[in-house]
Amino acid sequence: MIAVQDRPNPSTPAMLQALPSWLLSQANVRAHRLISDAFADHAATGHQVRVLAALQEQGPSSQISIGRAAHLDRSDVARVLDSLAADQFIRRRPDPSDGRRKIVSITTKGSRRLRALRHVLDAVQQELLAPLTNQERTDLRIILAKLQ
Amino acid sequence: MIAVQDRPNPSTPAMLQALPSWLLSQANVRAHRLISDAFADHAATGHQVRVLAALQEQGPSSQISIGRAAHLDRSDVARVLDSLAADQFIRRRPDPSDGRRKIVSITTKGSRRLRALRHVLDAVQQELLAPLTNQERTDLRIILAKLQ
DNA sequence: CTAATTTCAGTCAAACTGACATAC
DNA sequence: CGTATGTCAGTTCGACTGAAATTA
Repeated sequence: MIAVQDRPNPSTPAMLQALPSWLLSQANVRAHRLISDAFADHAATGHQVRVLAALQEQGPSSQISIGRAAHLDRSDVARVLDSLAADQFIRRRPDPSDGRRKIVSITTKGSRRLRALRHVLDAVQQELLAPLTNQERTDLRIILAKLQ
Repeated sequence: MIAVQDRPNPSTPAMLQALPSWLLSQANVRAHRLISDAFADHAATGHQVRVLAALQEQGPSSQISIGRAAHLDRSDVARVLDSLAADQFIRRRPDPSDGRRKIVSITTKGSRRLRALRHVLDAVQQELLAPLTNQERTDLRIILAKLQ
């Protein structure tokens, strides 16, 4: 005898399924799981990639500028740079023209690191988008870009 | 004189922009910001809504069943239920037919709470989707559903 | 015995806040 | 003076882990 609702497949509440924000968060959960599984082997985090990518593309930068590019708070930038510096992926030098700033550069080792992680990320994208047609992949890009 | 890359608009690295997972996470960041701003006035969290919605739709349930419906780990279910019980939004009773289980029910007060939070969420969806056409909103739903 | 359910005490990543020292 | 930068300590939310206690 079953007194309470506890039958086989309690499905996701319709109220949640109707919310775009819910669908977004659940798709993001899946993406995040794929990424952190893939990054586990490399002891990497999303923050690290974002900072390395910013440095690679815009060259030596102040921390505040890294934060703007990588969408990170400056306190998080400081923390991530500490971890990246410990592995010599980046270098911090005082800015001679502004005593408040530090000039952060990516090292050769850091560039190699970024390249490796980008390959990991590319593989994850394939897995993530597997259920979609090419048209849907294109649509998804366009729509998500509009939501930023 | 500007010695380092630190000009006006350090834009998001192209490498990140090319990653669907990045676009997904940033869109989700925006959605999450809108929601937590809106929920701040109500001292509510996403976990609470998810549990209340599951209880509302499937009726009295074991905690494990709530976890399946709300996509929550059972440890998180226990924690969220503690907070919901403190405000009498839910009630926990032992299951007479299975000593391991508790039967959780939503209270009248909890149903009112859920209704209020759903209105908040509906308003957030409008704000979130504002940049999209109707066709894009439809496409987004379909595509995100496929990514679950 | 094993398996299922709940609870507890954590970890971890990510986004964020407030305060401080320093330098512009 | 006020503002910008970097640093530090801490919070919050969300996803998750491991272990204990109880009971089926």
